[in-house]
Amino acid sequence: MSNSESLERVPVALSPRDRFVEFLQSKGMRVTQQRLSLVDHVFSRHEHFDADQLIEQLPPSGDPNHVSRPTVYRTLNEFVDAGLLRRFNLNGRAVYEHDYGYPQHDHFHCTECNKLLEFTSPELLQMRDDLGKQHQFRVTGHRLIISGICQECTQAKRRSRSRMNMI
Amino acid sequence: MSNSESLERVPVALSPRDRFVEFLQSKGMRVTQQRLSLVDHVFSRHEHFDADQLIEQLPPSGDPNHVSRPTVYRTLNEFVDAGLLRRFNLNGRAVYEHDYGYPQHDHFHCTECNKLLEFTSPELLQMRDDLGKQHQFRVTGHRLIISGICQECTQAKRRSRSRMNMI
DNA sequence: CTCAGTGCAAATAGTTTGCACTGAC
DNA sequence: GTCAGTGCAAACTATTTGCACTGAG
Repeated sequence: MSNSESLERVPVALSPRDRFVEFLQSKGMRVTQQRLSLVDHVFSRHEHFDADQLIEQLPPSGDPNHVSRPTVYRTLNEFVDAGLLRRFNLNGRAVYEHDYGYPQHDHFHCTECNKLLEFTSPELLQMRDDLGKQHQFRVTGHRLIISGICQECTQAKRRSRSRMNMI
Repeated sequence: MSNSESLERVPVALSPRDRFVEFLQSKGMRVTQQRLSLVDHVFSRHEHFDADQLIEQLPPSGDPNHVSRPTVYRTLNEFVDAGLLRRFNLNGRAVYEHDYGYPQHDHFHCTECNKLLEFTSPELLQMRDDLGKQHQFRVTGHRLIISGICQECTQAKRRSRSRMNMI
């Protein structure tokens, strides 16, 4: 699923692939087929995804670009460390989204269709920092998920309700 | 751990125990020893806790008030359904807090000591609803966790840094 | 006396790890 | 050639479930 409205990209010097290679080299880690397959895949297709969705989309066992489940998990953690992906939790499973080259943003989560919509709000950021100051808390980040029902699902419900009334 | 500043309670008609009994009866569920042990325990002691912390504090096997692990999990879900507890996720594990009789609030999460501090912000609520309107999203709730370092940990760090400099 | 609730052990889901082999450097 | 990375199977953690027994109604 690419169940998300994409925000504008932010210009960055290096492609995600190059950024990851740089990261690996700076840590003395090796640039392997699997790691390259995964950067390329993750940054060409997805917006929000979890480990299972990613594994499903990967070439099957036997293909030169196949990557095993443990390696997918290991590499997703590396992407987070490298600042390429951001991880958060949605009903108990890890969900990943692009971090590198994307502006900070928050999410609406539709509890009907499970879709995630992104939005940005500078005022929210300002409020967050003010709240930190008020409570003497040194803010380094935040996670906001607004839950509810998206426009399409609201309309779908309305349609089905009016269909009910017609009977 | 009761690692949280408590907000004022909001006046409610029934005690959590009575509210739960009412819930059980309305659903045709039985009022058992285990369920009563758990309401009483949870609403006398805790503020934020996870299943393991709760189980640790419960009387050991053999005690009349002992409750088994599966039943604790089952009952925590019932508390959430009954509107007594709210559940959220903190690094992959379910954390519970009182919902019944407590005003809606959000959290600071100290990444040093893992403490949760509560705060309320009506302006935040207003902003959330405005954002929903702007994006045509029917808002039913939200979860905001501001992460960073709490006052005590900031001070502890400062002290240890200055101790370093003295050497 | 009946059936929902319980405790136990076992299952599950998501993720991580130990280990012997493989391949990047 | 060496050692980090990989795939496999197995472990692990948090939570849920099937089943025979128990006790609330």
